[in-house]
Amino acid sequence: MTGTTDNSSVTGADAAKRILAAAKHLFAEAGFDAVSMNAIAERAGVSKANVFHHFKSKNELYLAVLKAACNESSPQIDRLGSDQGAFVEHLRDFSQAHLANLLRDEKISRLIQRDLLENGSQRGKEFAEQVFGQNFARLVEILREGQKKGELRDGIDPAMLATLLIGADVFFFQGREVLRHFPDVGFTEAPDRYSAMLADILLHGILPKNQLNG
Amino acid sequence: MTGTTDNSSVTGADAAKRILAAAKHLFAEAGFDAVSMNAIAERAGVSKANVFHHFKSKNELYLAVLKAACNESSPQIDRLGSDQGAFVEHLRDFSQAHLANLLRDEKISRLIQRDLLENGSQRGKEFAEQVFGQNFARLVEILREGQKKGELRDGIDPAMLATLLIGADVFFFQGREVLRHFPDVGFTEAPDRYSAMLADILLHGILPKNQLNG
DNA sequence: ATTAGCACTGACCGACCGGTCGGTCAATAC
DNA sequence: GTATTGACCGACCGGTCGGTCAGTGCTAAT
Repeated sequence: MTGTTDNSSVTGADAAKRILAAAKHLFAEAGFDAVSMNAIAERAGVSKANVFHHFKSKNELYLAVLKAACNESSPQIDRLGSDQGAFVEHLRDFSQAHLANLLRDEKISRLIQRDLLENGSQRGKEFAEQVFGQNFARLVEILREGQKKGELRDGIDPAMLATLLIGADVFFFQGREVLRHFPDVGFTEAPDRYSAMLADILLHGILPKNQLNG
Repeated sequence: MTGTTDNSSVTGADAAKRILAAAKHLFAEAGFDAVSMNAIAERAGVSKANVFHHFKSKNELYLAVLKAACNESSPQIDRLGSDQGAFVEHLRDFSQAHLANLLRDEKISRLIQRDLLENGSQRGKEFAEQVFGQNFARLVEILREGQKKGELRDGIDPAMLATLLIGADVFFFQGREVLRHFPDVGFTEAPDRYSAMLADILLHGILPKNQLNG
């Protein structure tokens, strides 16, 4: 009875969290336009007016979702540049970890990618630049350092390689549903194998051994 | 005065075309939800009711737009498997042509990609599978033939390579706006250079010469 | 001249949108 | 006690949505 100070059992800040969670789920599933504040309120178990009490507008709620979603990921890029040597394996590990990340937080990944695709409205753009760019810049930096140490060919543009690494994963993620239906594609259910094949191609190229002098 | 049979100067089938064009423009620019039938009708210069006269529903109009958009592209993939030999250059050319395609029909590319990302509704999914898959399967087939002729390493999965080829371009397209703002990235304005670097990496790998025995 | 058929329109519908309003209620401050 | 506060709600706002419908004008066959 005495500990009423931190009492937030059913009400209070709990509602805001539930609203945020509901919004995150719905936005990720259907996008900004297709989700109504009514639906969010209903899913959160609160009134629509209460949603507006906690968040000034639908836009602000969306940004809050985006921010919260990104903060709970992306703490594992740094592993790529951890210890010396074994740069090759680090690359493979990074690709695997990155792809696993995309797949684990599937909804959020889709949410962010959807936002990236929308260039018309700045709804969350500068934010996407900020967060995505932060990770991207870190990756480029690590690659450049690896190149200085001679673990990467000199002709390679680190930014290009970073783009390729991330792009391959993102496209795998995006096209997975469609790719799954092609008999030619045998890796949609095995992202690790995909990452391994990607690393193999990046490391050794696609040419046969007897054509290596390009 | 006599040729009244093919008279479609202002009315008739002309309206349907104008509606389709208006819808294509607006959908590509803002997506399905953000475009109203009112806006489409207004841009097409007809009444909203007339839009429903030519297209049963917003969904049907959207599908028609998607179908028309895809039919006017993608006739140049076949060039990749045209003549014998020079497989390497064919690959580079394909990558360039494909990326140029994405950029030229920027709006439509975004439209299709947006649809790909939406997995919840089947709005245009089976269609995306059909068209996109058609091109993809063709690319895989060409790669497989190249592999049989010994122009591609045996360990390479053709479907994987196809995914990587397309994915690299798609991600370049998607992330271009964001990538442009990073000083590290110097190829956002030069897609040809991007394609060339991509081909270089694919052909020769990223390792220095003295580490080629992997 | 009448009829049939078609492209086309303005007026209209119910549903839902994002957002606001007045007001209730429980907890805290004094 | 009373005043204040902030979470919370039902009802409601103006506006827009996708879609419908009765009717108009035009063409062409009868």
